[in-house]
Amino acid sequence: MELTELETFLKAAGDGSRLKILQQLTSGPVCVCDLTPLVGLTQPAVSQHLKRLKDAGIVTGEKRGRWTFWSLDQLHPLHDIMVGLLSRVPAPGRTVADLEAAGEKGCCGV
Amino acid sequence: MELTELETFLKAAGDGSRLKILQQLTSGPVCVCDLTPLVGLTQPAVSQHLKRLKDAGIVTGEKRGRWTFWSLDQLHPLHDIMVGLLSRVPAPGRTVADLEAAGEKGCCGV
DNA sequence: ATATCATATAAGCATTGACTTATGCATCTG
DNA sequence: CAGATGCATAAGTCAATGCTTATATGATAT
Repeated sequence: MELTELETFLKAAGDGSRLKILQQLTSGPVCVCDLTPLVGLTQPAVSQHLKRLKDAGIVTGEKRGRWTFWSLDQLHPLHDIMVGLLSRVPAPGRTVADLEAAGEKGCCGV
Repeated sequence: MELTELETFLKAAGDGSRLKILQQLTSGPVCVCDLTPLVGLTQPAVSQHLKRLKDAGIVTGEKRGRWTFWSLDQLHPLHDIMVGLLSRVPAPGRTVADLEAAGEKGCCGV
């Protein structure tokens, strides 16, 4: 692995909002509209973060109907390390699962 | 470990010049004047990178005479992970050891 | 077909970041 | 002591980043 590749990975992961997104993705695929309330940003902001993560090869997006479901890309050479790092951080206040448990149905109804 | 702490770590490590510095530090303490030719920047630039790394708790500097010797801080909670990441990257073209082997004595004469 | 919904992209703006040169401050050396 | 050396800090510049609002695209629903 080249130094610039490691740099790209670290730069992409080194952002609070993106870390929140990645943390949520460790629980499985999520669509943008479910991530938006989680990170407290507008939808375009979340999409841009996802693009950054995608360009770094950390996540992949699968279009299904109207929605794009984002997941951690398990093929990334540092995937396991990323998951390991995220596991050290306490779960966020409100995960997508929490929102659903509270009756606040996710936008994509999954 | 809090999310912001992880973010600080990733931001500090997510820079090519700083990665080169960290890579060199895995071989032991080095002074600024030896790092400067290695990263190809001016001395103030290197000092500023070191400050950034120090503020993140990744490195420590020990003043000895005229020189400051910088090392990886083994007390950092992510020290081992950092070393693991750096080990994935091929060694730079010219390490401090190489410079010395070529007869180019380090500035601090160590 | 028309409207709606989920998402992506574009443009603009404020902030941060990474450098440079210039300078200050210790510490050694002659 | 005077000068040189190693390093840190200050100030200024330019590019990159993270947001916003506005808009385009494409799929679904009516």
